[in-house]
Amino acid sequence: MSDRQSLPHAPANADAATLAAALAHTILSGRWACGDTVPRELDLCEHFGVSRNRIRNALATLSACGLIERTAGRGTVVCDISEWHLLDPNMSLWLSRLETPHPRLVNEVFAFRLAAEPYVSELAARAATALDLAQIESAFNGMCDTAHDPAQRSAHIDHDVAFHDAIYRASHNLVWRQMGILLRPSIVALIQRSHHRVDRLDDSLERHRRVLEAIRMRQPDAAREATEHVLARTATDLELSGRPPELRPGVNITP
Amino acid sequence: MSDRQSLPHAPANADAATLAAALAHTILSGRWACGDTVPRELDLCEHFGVSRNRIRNALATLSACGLIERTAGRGTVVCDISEWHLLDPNMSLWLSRLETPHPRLVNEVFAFRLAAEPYVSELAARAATALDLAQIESAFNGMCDTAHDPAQRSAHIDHDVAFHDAIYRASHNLVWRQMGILLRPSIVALIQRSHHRVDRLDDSLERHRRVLEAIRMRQPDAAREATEHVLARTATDLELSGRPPELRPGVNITP
DNA sequence: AATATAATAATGTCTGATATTTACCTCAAC
DNA sequence: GTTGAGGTAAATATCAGACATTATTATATT
Repeated sequence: MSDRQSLPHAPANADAATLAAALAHTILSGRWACGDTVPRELDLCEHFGVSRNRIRNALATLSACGLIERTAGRGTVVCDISEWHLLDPNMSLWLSRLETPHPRLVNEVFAFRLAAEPYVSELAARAATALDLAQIESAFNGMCDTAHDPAQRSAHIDHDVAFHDAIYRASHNLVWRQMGILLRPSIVALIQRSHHRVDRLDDSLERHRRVLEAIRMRQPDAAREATEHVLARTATDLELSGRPPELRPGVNITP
Repeated sequence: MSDRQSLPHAPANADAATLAAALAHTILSGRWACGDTVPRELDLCEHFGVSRNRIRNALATLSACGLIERTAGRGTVVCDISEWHLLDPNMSLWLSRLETPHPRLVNEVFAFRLAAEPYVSELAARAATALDLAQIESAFNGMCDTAHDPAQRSAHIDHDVAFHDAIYRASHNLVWRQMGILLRPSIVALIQRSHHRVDRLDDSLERHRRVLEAIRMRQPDAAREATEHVLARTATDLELSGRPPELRPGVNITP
């Protein structure tokens, strides 16, 4: 049972999106665990000082993400992490705002990227249009411009996300491009954990540049390999425990 | 502009889920195209004979799936297919109910499966627990029992979906298991298009059996190969146009 | 002609009452 | 003691109507 003490904060007269983010935060951070009962609507109304309507909208958003399950008469209970819809854009936003992201989530999202992203780059090298390329390049330039200024870290993250997302889009496959949604939480977690050493940053930028170049030159194999190198750098920065899963047996990534 | 004639049907006093399905159907089937304006709430209320509340709930569901965009003052417009959240469970259900599914969607979902599913089986062969295995086997037995009875086609589809979904789950990766959501529309489209010849069915079942066996025996490579063979059979049944994308360059699938 | 202003039309929100579902408790019957 | 029927309470779901907000469009005004 989630106790009244643990109710999240929100600015007065917050809109439904803000309320949803606040409530989602308490679940994603683990303060409300699977099976816990969420306070009833009227209590939430009173706590946040908003109408029941807004609370219901916020809870409907959480319900659509698989974070909670609501049934008339019983109440609202928190769902297990395996029920969460990780690919909902709302989830992406909320996850990327956590100060201490779910370690299991970070690891498993990264395991996915490690397996999938080289292949996505391969697709992008085959299918990217000039416009796709322009967007990848623009994001890359943004990364370079903001790399060495700690005050622009947030902008740097945005460009980093945009870079990888543009590659997912350039695959021109409706399914793979959806997976770009996962990038933001993964990249934010990376930046938070990494050491911001200048030599590492420059090395990372150079690896990104090679991906861009390979896609531009329509070289799928080179794009795959370059992406593997980007992710290898990311893996060491994340200090991932355990062995990374191999997409192809027998291929070793040398960081 | 979507014209009043083209409004979908729904049983009297339909609940919000039914209304959402009916409205989604008209979009997914292409009768309302990108950029069209959806009738305003009050007209929908009158047409379906329900309260504004239900209409708003139904539209909120569609909005959460990226099918429509609503803005106060302007109205509700249909979004482009690239905006749709294909991995929302609602979308999976709605898509699988279309009599003539979006051809682009079928092709691209299948392209994804062709690239990803062998790798997922590999993961499953490494990570599957006894319980996972039991669920895969149970689904397989269900497929066998219902294979040769046209009256049980619906049950057969359910078992087919359950078989592949159980493998995605057995990967024990939170991201890959989400992709199991895509299976139902893909498999329904397959069954609709295939020719239901007894020899093909038996062959398909045998290929499924080999996947199950490889996962049981913890043989990742065999599981990958067996899954490639299942998908190759599926590809010929789907009569896919164009070359299937290769996950690994240089590996050819021989149906 | 350009800009400010008002009217209009749509979605968004609030409020309070009511309906429906579920869980739990009580009490009788076997 | 267990089972079943019934009743009560508590929570979410729904309804109806008024009002607020936003975006567009028409209309004055300079």
